[in-house]
Amino acid sequence: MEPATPFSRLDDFPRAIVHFDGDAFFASVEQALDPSLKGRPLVTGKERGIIACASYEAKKRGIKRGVALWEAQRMCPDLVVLPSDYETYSLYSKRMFDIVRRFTPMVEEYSIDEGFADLTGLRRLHQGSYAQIARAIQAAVRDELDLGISVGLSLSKSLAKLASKFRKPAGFTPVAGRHIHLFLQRRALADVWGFGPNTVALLQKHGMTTPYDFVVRPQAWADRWMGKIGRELWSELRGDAVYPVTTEEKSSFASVSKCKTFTAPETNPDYVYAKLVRNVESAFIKLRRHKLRARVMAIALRRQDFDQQALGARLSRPTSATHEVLPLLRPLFDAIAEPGAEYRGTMVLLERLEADAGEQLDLFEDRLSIDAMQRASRAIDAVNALFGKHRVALGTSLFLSHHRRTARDEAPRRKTDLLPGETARRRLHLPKMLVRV
DNA sequence: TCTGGGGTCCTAGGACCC
DNA sequence: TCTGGGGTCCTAGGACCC
Repeated sequence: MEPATPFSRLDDFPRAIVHFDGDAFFASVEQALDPSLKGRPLVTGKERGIIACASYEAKKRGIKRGVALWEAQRMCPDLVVLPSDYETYSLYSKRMFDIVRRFTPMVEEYSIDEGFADLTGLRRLHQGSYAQIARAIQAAVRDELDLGISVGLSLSKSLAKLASKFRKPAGFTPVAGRHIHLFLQRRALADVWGFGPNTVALLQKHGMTTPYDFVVRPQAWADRWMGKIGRELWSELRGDAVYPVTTEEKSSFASVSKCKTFTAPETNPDYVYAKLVRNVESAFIKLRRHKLRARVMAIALRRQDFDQQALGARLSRPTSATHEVLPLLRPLFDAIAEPGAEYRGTMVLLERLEADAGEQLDLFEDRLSIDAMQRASRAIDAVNALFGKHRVALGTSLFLSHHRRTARDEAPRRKTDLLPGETARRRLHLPKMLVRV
């Protein structure tokens, strides 16, 4: 018979799951690389003008992720501002995971700066309690990389993640089986991994204020109101692990997207279109970098009022060559662009990705021109890698460098490429039409 | 707080096929 | 022509996460 509450466990850690989370990871790597930056308010994200990561010194001054750079500098005039250097952060990330893997092979790389480890059954090997092993991992990362991580130790991934958030930075929070109920009573609903704003609102409407309130309901309640996720989190939060620590790395992308917000809202369709072309180029560069090709491309225009029109197309053949989808772009754009509307950004989504291995060509397709296009794409990537992104760009987007917000080049509408009745939709997945490229 | 650029997974309903 | 039943795939949207 199932216990009425999860709080009658004989063993404190029937499973020992650790969640570790780099403290202000990007900023901390910068400070580890240049010790003169230690103790100073520092942010990364210079390249975008938005804070990507703020050091704890900067956080104390009220600077958070997502804040505009100018605003942060106003709040903190002595702020150190650096561009985000993802390659270096990835290197540190790899070192961090390698250190954890010295303690257990069961390590999951959840993101660049956080992960899970399963320590179950390793007490004898390491001659210590689970808490001691977890602390040893934390100390090793600190000593070898000069990086702080916060660590949670508990019976499931959800509990471990909730625990690592409890004390930061450089915190360590073990939550044993017999303490789960106390811990859950002190956490907010929104702290739970998987409880977003909508779920929190739902739970509050039913009178709950803490994860404890959720966990003492019958599981059938969670199932009825929240479906699969509800069922799973209900178990996880009671200490019954349902999410395994998975060691295999995520193989590939399911989709690749690029969005770009304009510096100022724009009404000139030629400007918007040029931005879109540039966006498409970026998306395909990324696609080629990962040796993938796409079967579906969708574009979206974001309006000033946050409304968004999108339209997608299925390509007649999966491709990684920007040139191949270009003839599609104008009709897609014309189908959703509204004259006079104020736009604040464009978006491109590439879906149905597959490995870009050998070409499987249609008998009737022009092999030579396809090869030429692909060689051209690769050559452009190489030049851009040497001299900077978009140094070599498609003619259409050159509009950006020359006639900013001037010309009115009315391209003929090619509605014929769209299926009858095709209309713009709100979201991005819309491969309703079939277009030959 | 209305911020920004990437992503993933789940689900209900429809299309289509025996 | 009507009448079912059942399975699978796809789509569009919702919700969340870092």
